Amino acid sequence: MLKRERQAFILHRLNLHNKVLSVDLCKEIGVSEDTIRRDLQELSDAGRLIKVHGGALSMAFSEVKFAPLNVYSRAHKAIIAKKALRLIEDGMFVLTSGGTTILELVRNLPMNLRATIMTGSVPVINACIAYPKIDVVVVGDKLSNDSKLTVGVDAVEQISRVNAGLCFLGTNALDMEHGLTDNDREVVQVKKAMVNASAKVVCMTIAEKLQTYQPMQVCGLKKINYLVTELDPNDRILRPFIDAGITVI
Amino acid sequence: MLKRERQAFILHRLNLHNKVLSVDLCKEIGVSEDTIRRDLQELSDAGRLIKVHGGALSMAFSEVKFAPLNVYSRAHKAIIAKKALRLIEDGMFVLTSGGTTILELVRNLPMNLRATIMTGSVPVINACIAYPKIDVVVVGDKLSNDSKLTVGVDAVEQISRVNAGLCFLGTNALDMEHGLTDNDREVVQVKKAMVNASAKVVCMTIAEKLQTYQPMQVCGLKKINYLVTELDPNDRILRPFIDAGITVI
DNA sequence: CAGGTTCTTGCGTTTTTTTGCGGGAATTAT
DNA sequence: ATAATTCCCGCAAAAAAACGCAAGAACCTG
Repeated sequence: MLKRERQAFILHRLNLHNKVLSVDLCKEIGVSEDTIRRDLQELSDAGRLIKVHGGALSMAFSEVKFAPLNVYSRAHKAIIAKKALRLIEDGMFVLTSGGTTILELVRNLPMNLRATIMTGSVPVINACIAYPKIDVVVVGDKLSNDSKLTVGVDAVEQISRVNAGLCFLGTNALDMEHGLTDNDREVVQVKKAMVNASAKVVCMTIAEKLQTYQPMQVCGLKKINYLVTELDPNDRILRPFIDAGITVI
Repeated sequence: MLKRERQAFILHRLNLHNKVLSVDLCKEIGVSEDTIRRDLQELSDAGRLIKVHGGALSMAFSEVKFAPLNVYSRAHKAIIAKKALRLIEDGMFVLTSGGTTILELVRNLPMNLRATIMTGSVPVINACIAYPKIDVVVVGDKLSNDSKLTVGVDAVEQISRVNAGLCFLGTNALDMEHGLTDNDREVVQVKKAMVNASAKVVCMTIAEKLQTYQPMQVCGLKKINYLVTELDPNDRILRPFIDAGITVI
């Protein structure tokens, strides 16, 4: 097998699997590891792949999954935020959990919106301060270091005393069987309280979290009124949720 | 699984759920905990995540950027803060109001101090988040736009339920006749509650505000245990307060 | 075609990287 | 306070990479 052929083969392999191991290649092609290594080196120099210890990764892999920690999901979240905004009416009392998706929502609020936002999320509170016509109600209790969210019985009690029109929940995982699930016990308690205190519940999530689940349940699918993702509402991934009676935006 | 792959997987997981446990990861990927820990360390060094005991947190979450606002007589307040620090003992439960002097105090806390800080001031909460060993308890209620402090009956009620060892009050005005006074009705209610809920009360103020007064009284001089100013404790301006039984620092 | 040059490849050796493990320190939970 | 985790450090083994070298193939050139 010619050198050129070999390298073409490697690239082809990479396109298929996004990853190759030098060991596999040298067995498969029947040349020494050094040769493979030299090939990978050359291809890497030419910018056709990313050489790593043990093999190589495709360019696409590195670009998508490594570089844009911010851009990647951030753009999606901005789309979600803009869609969700339509649900907020003037003068509404809104409950929100924490999370980056919710934060994006708050950052996209129209400046002239009048509303009361009740939340225990410190980043959300910070973001709300910028809006002159938004009344902020802080949920007080112990601040969870992990989630920057107040949690505890006091928080639950305060939430249970209100009647909110809308509740925006940042979503950790959502699937048909387990409903809305999360991994932090205390956060789950707070979210549960929020669901119970609200007339309508809105789940906001990037599509990637759909059909995944976490150890603890916040609520079943029945309690969820709206689902907002970055996808087109007609996307087939969303079909099961529509069938379950959720309004998908 | 290649190292790079693993790290990409971790970051991806972090993007989705904002938090990962090393224990979960090592089970899921099938490598030792040390390896995961080393991965987390590397990613942390590269600034891609925040490493914490037991796992890691997503970056996007902690982007709490506070502007270095121009504080009036900041230098003086820093002096006051450093003096006041001496009053905080390890493991203490501390109540604080808001204000730039208090904020300066919090920013000067030693990194290894273990304490619980209860406050309704949003800037103080933001500052506290930086300290890993500080437990933050948020006082919840309506957020006053002016003072970035939670106020209201709920706030007062929550405060009245605790027994703090120390209470730091930012001072608006202090004089012999009227005691500690302020100009915001709702803030006064909260401060009153704090005074009543604490074993010792510390007033922190720049000397400029001494011997001035405001319309509403928080408490009389008798309730104040410590007075911290930027002046030397022997300064004659402070004499009347010492004579009134206050410990001047 | 002879001779020289360049390219390619594999081999042995040395270096680097990666990984798991043990034990003690530090931290957290009970 | 005590127990259980988690972390950190150094070590060692295994795997992979880098390096130099040399044999052979291909290629050019007069």
